[in-house]
Amino acid sequence: MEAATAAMVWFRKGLRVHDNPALDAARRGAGRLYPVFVLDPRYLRPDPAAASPGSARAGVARVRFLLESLADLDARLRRLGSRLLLLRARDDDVADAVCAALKDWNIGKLCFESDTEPYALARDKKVTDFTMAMGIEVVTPVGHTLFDPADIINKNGGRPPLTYQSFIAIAGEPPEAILEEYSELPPVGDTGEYELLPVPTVEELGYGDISQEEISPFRGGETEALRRMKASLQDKEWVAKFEKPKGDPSAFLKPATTVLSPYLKDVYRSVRNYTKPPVSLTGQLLWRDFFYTVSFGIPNFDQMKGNKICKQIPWSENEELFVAWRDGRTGFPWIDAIMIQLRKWGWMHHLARHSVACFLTRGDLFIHWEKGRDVFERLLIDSDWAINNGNWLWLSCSSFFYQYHRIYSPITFGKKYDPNGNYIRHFIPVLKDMPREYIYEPWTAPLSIQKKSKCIIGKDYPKPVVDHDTASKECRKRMGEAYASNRLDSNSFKGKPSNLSRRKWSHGDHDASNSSIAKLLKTS
DNA sequence: TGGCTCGTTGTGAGA
DNA sequence: GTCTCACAACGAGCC
Repeated sequence: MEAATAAMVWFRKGLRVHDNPALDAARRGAGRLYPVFVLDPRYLRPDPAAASPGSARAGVARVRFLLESLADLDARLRRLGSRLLLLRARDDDVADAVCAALKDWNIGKLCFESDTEPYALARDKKVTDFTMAMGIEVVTPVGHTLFDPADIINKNGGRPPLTYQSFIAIAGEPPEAILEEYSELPPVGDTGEYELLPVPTVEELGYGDISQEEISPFRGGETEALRRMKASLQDKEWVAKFEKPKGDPSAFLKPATTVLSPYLKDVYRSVRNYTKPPVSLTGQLLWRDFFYTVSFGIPNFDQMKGNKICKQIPWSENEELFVAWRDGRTGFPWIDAIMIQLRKWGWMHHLARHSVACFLTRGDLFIHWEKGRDVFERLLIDSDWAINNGNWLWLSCSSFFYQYHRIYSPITFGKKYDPNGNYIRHFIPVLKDMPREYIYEPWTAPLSIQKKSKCIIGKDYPKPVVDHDTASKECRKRMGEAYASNRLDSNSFKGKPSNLSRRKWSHGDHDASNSSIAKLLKTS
């Protein structure tokens, strides 16, 4: 059976060679191996109308990170006597390109890493429908997460655990990593008429004019990921003492976390136990799995409406405030510096993410978490659907976390770590000469100081878009009201008198949507 | 069913 | 610098 010896490994998220169950399954028994990645123009095509340099779906830092990861994957495959076969999506449809290649190359076995995102599930179903019809064997091992989300949900009686602790209790020990090393892969088979693309650079994709921009110091790829992990783990004391909440969010020259998250698509299973979850390094990996599991088990996880674990909150619509936040023009230097770091580097510290997410939603602007989620998703080099949505639900107090009176201060939170404001001075050069006592609140500087610092507030740098004390108090009040409404609605769901909840819902235009949520809850 | 515990990472005041 | 407390009080999981 000639066909049965031709196998394809289809790379999507796990752009790595080591500890890759899909690659391992594909190489075993294969006479010829086709390692494939499909370029999706929707992620790569420059969009001049986008809010910042990049495509419609990915900022340029994220595009660059992907391309570097692909180049490294190709290089590592070549060292094993193989290579990466880079295909272009047909009419923007990745699944079609895979199906066509399977047929044209007479592939007998297809292996790819299981992916639980809704987009991926739909894409992969299209491919597996095809392989079923064609009689092609398919293997889809779990490789992106430590656990299989479906397994955890089954163990928990069909529902995902909704707290981290209950997740840990159910999950147990993660499976062992694949430790087997191999020095060669089966040769690549004949690819016929196919146009195999070299890995393009961002410049070749048409992003040439941004070469003057400050770029992310984080290079993509498994080689860099392994180097970074090795360097981090070599410092045993650092690992043993690692406590996530104690990291310094303003440390940008030498970040306080591992910065492994962007590479987790390439590497992670070799990290074994050191200290205790939830703040330890392994604890961080389990958080990933926690959000993956919930996101797989809860319909409409990535939106407020129709999401039964999400508080229904009447967020404000205010495009002007949203754009100021997105573009780093809120007038709060700490917030703006973080958003500028995000746009340029595609990465910022975990607690910096907390600060800006809280500010946008329940802390100051009362704008919908889905708006912020979209910005992060497009710009982050460690962009990840399940984790990004999970954290926005968390930070906006829509799910998982409900202490809405705990609000990060856009002034004092950063000051605690970086009283001189070095982080601000780096990312917002116009403030670089502002004296230390005004760097977090430049609008309070006397005009003479502003002139001396060559930064007039309201002209060279914006005035604050809100007064934090007033805005945060108002936000607390509105959160309290929204929670009360949600409580009343869930009481009526439990069969208690519903006339109260009717009355409570009657403010504004949220009556209809909240009623439909109530219906949805009733049917589930 | 209802009561209890506990939860990765808030702030500001005061000792 | 480090600690404790009030602030005002949530909900999932568990017994």
